[in-house]
Amino acid sequence: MSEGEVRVRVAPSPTGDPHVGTAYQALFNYAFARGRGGKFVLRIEDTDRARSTKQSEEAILESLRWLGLPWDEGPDVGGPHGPYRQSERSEIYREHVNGLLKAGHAYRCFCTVERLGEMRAEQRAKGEMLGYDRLCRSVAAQESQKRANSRESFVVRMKVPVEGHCVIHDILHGEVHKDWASVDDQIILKSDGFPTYHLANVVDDHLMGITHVIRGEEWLNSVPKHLKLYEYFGWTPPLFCHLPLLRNEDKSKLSKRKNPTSIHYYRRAGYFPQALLNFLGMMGWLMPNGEEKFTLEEMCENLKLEDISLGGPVFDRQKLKWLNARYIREDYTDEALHEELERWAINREMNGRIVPLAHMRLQTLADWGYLTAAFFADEVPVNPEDLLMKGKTAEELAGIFQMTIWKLEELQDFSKGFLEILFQELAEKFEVKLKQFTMPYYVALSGRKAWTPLFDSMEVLGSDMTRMRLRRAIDLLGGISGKKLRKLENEYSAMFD
RNA sequence: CUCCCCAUCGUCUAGCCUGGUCUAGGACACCGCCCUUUCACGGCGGCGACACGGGUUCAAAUCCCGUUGGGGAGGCCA
Repeated sequence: MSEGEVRVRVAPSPTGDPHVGTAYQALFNYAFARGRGGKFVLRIEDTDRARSTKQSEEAILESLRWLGLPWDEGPDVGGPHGPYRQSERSEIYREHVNGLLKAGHAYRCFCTVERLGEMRAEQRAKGEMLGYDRLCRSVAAQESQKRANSRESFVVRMKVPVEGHCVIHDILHGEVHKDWASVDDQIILKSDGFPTYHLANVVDDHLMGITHVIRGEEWLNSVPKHLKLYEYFGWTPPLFCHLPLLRNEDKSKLSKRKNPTSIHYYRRAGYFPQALLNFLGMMGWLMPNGEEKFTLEEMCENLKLEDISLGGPVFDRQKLKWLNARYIREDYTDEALHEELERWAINREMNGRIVPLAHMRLQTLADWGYLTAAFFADEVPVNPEDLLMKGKTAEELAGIFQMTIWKLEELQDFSKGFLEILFQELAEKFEVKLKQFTMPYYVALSGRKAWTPLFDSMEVLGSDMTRMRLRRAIDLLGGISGKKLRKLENEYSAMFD
């Protein structure tokens, strides 16, 4: 690593679907690194052992590859600062935590989750600041050691100043001031021995020689903790640049409830990676010449972090669609588009999956187009009046669809067999015969009352497209209010836990 | 509730740093007209914003303060 070389990273957490927000962060990091002749590192932050999955990690890597954002160092390609998967760096974190413990910059906390919960409830009731009350700070070193030796469960917290003032320098936000009193003693090592984000991120960014931390604004509040850790370790912190958060139509942080957020969805829905990238690049930034259609290369050449605007951009799918259309019109001959369609879905492989489902349902070959159209579509036209389940109101059906989506999100293997088992379970729970239960799903997923067999078809459609269409069906049924949603979540956990 | 961030058309944004050239420019969406066997594309036009209130100044979208609004964070999630 030569002096002055730019090194940036994207550090996704492999929990769930590959998120467009990850792509957004990756894009700006990548473009900045490329434009400055630097290196772009991919690091997997899988310290949450309960939620991280290998499957999700693979999906993220695959999605970034599809988008055309290759990394110079990462878990798959290796590099001089590996391993690039945090779950494989436990030893490194443990050493650093021990160093902090020894130097008195951190301490063991033996408080139970129950006590912490009560404490928070009390603070909330009193309208106080929410945060750890530092009870265990006063546990003497000897006693702390003794309790740890006797295998009492503990976490490690960093010491944060009780008073004073912290100044953050951010490339986009300038100076940000924060009182230490508004920051509590953050847990840096969990009781399972894994570090939390704060510790792992600081240690890794330093060890991996990261020069610029470009990430979402949601992290701005925790920079003081990070700075304090850099100070404790005696390291020079990197430069920080906090990007605005992508937003839903109602300006809240982009979420899968209100928008398709999975990169897989956009791929399945027939968007070009270069168009999606271009669109994300347009969120908060514009080419100096004002041109809205630009290549990744052009973005790399022209991106200046200081030019990014701070207002949270709404992810407007309509404009994405328009942009994608420009790519189709301007960058493809008929011949090239034909090839692109084949690459997408109009191919032997796809037909091979559908033919067995359609076979007995075709009276003539010409029935094919109408019968299978839903497999080659983004949204399908649904008549809300056809969205009915015997014995259930529209509102109840919306709730059932929502719980189905949650179940599908948990499904490890989106294939016919598992789907069948799942739907049998659902039908039973809601006390509806399977046949009656599945009926509205045909409508929601295909726009038709009669279609190819449901579970096979869902498998072909894929998890993301299936969930998107169910979500749209919920909207068609009148949507689910926030209050109703919370109630639903409770019912859901009561029903399935 | 506490802290932090943000604030130009419905949306993405230009302009703001270096006040005057801004009766605020472009794009998406919407509406109308033209092109056209339909639609789409394309062309032309329309609708449409400096959140509000104070300052500073000869002059403020641009600088300062306050208010309001929005967002984020406050997890043994990241």
